[in-house]
Amino acid sequence: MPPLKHSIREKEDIRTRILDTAWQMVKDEGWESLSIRKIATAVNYSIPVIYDHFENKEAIVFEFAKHGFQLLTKNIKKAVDKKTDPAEQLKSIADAYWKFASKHKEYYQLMYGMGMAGCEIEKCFPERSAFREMVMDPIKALIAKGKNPNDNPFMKYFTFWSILHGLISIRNLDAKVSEHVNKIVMEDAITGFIRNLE
Amino acid sequence: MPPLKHSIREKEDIRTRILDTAWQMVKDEGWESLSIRKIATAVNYSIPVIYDHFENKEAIVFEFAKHGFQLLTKNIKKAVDKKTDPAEQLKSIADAYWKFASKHKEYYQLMYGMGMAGCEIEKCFPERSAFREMVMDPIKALIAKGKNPNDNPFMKYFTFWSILHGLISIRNLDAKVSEHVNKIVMEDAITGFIRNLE
DNA sequence: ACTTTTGTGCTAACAGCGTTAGGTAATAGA
DNA sequence: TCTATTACCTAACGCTGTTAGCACAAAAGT
Repeated sequence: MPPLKHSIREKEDIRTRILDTAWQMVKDEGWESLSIRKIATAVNYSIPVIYDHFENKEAIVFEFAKHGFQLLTKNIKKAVDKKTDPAEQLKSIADAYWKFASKHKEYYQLMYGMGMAGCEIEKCFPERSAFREMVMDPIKALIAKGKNPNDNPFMKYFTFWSILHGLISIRNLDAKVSEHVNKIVMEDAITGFIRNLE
Repeated sequence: MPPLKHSIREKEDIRTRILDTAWQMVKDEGWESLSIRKIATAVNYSIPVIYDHFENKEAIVFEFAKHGFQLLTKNIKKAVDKKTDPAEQLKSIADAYWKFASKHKEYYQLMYGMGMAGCEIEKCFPERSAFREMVMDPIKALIAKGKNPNDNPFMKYFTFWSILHGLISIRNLDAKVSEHVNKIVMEDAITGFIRNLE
């Protein structure tokens, strides 16, 4: 049995294996049934070994939240860069946000649905500021060109985000609403939002 | 010690005491820390007694969800009845919905934030249909009078609700946004929504 | 070569959870 | 008086997250 000192490589390997295994479990059975004990069994170690790599369960979950915000940010960035016209950029952002929430339901649920408890948000997830900036930039541009130059960009950003989040979380709540209808409603709402800015 | 047969009155008294106690615990410490064991201790009974009155923990929680939907429905009804003009009715509804979510955060979190698990929604909470009807009626009226008579009322209802829910749940997420700002944004968004209908 | 330290991983436990099986004691009806 | 019913409890099962403490092998120090 191997008390050969682990190289940094090997230590990180275990860490990665823990995260990969946990993520698989989340995708298979949802967040609710994720447990340290099951992870330990799955990676073939005893429970305390998990605690050598993560302070507690929340730290594991937090790691996934970070991944989620990074992925979302990356997608939004790509969406913005695809267009130059601010109105088009907003539509593109909405589209990317919607796609992200549809494709990565587990991430979305974690990021915005589960408290992410003690972490009062902005400090531990700098990506959220990046997101805000990426959305606010085209909004500011539209306000500047539009006929209501006194509109508050932050409030408009807040509205924009709320529309998206509301649609998505109600879709995930109400099985009755199909993905397709949801998308149409989203596009309609965003179009209206943009029209009100111009 | 009292194996005097309980009257129906007395049985219901215990049930009520369980619910009252549990509700107090939720308001004091949140849903997370609500536990059958603590309820039992608080009402001065052993654990199995709780199970004489409720099938399981979910049944207790479900009871609160019912209360929540009933209260919301009552408030919305009152809000509609206060006005006759459909546009005014919609504003009034939005206001009542927003007030409900602010005043009864625990209810709102339970009703729309926590899975309410197996219960795929409409069947066990008929109030949700009532809510939908109360919102859709003025929307239909506006569409009929407006210049887009082909607008789909259900989709518009869905949009209306999403805006409200999005604003509320993001406010509860992001401590940075004040109640006041939130309300302003809400009114702005709803005004825009109504304008698009007319 | 011998001891000591370090590192690795384990077993076993604590405290909490929801839930249930099974028992005790007192009253009500025969 | 004997039995059935009622009210209620203790104790357990199996599941959580978390931690104390031990065993043992490799490496380092002497």
